[in-house]
Amino acid sequence: MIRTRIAPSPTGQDLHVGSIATALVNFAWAKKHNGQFVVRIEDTDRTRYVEGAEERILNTLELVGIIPDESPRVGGPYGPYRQSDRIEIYQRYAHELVKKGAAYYCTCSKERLDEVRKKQMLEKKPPRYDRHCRSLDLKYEDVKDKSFVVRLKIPDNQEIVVHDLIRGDVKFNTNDIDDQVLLKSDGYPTYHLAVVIDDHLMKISHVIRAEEWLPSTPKHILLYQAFGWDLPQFAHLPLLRNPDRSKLSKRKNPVWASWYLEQGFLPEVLVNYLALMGWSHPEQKEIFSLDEYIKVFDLKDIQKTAPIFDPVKLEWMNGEYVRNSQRSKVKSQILEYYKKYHNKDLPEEMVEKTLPLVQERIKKLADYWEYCQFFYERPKSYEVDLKDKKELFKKIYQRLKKINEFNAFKIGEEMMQLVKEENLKTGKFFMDLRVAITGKKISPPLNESMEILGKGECLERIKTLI
RNA sequence: GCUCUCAUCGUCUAGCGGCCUAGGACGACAGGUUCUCAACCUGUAAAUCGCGGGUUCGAAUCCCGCUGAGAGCACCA
Repeated sequence: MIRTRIAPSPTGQDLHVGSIATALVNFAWAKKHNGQFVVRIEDTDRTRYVEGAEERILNTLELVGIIPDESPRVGGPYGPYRQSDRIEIYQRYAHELVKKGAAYYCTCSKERLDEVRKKQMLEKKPPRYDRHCRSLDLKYEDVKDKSFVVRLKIPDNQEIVVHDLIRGDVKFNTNDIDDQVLLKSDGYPTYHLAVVIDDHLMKISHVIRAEEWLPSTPKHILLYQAFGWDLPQFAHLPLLRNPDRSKLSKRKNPVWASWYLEQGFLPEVLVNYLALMGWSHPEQKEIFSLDEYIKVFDLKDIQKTAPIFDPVKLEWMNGEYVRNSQRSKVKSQILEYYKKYHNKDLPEEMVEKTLPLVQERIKKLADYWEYCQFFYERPKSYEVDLKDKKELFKKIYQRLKKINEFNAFKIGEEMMQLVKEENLKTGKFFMDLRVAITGKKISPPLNESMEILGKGECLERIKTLI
């Protein structure tokens, strides 16, 4: 039985796009093999805990269609799925490890550790715990009233081989590994202890995570061995990068899913695009659904190279989705989007009327407002100065006024006639009219827009310029 | 500093020893269409496959070295 997982930490605003990419692979791999995908919240760092982050992470996953079989929200047979609810489990195992002789209590103060590290740095040695407490063989009775941590006994000069499904065998030497803290002095487990215990207890078959974890995998293997547990399969995914090739970070790029959603990127596009980071469709397709992805996905097709996250192609793809979707679907997406992210209740009929004019122009849903704002409110300012155009607008006003059937065709006919009679430059003329009506140089097709606005409104707008 | 990983157009990638004078997508540029912007169509530029050695009849593809880039080395995950 294949079981995969992602283990996000509620330490940011929302789900990181890199986490979505990882979630996607885990989800696809599990679903492809009729397995389960679980979400576990790793909230053992109380200092970085962000209120509400867990909620948002779970919501976002659901929104993009990555539905967990087990999670803190839906529960499951191996819960609880929030690490802060599992503290006793980790403590029990930590103490057990000490009893077994695989770990030890350490009472070194932060100050002493800092000092040791400083000294090693000066001697140009790698900063490593000096194993001061390792030989002391402290018993629980010795430390229970003090501040203590539990450390793993890392064996000397032993080769650890990580069998990585993507990278092949990767060898490490235990001499390069520090005696890891497993249980912190606040009683919380470190990541290393918690993942190993949870992955084992939750029967995770494939640990698929970002490449940054590869160097800590030997520590985990040592822990599995200390417990006497079977190893899961490991696969380390390429890391998403900033344009400067460093690890994708919030300092240099928007990284939160919520940011992209607020911009009006569609959840399914986020997923489609992220799927293409480090992987490509066997038929070279760019646009495909999550279901199709699951069908054709294979772990062995994942690239080793870390890709740069490029929002330009993401925009193109979003436009592609918007253009090629059913109009009614886009309409409800727009309605929903503006309500959710801009607190705007757009009148459905107006969206329905205007959408045909702009559907093929929209990339992000936020673009709709850029193009269509003038349908909802009169322009407050104009991109081009129209002050010396009063005479022209007077003529336009009169022309428009006498149109009986105020439709796009009629408007065009009248305006062209005016252009001819006055011997005007067509392009310039329509630009002025466009700005007068919409306030902008760029807008949806003018005649159609005017038809939607209606004769009265168009006349009003021009009147203000006369 | 130490350990590990990676290396094809600007970007995402195809490529698993001959089909490659390296293909696709985004982007860029030019043209067509057009009252703007898009969309659409046509076309162009863009990788001496990081460099240097091997192996082989034959290498982007296999091996080694170098270089470059990245990640990790916490009582953070």
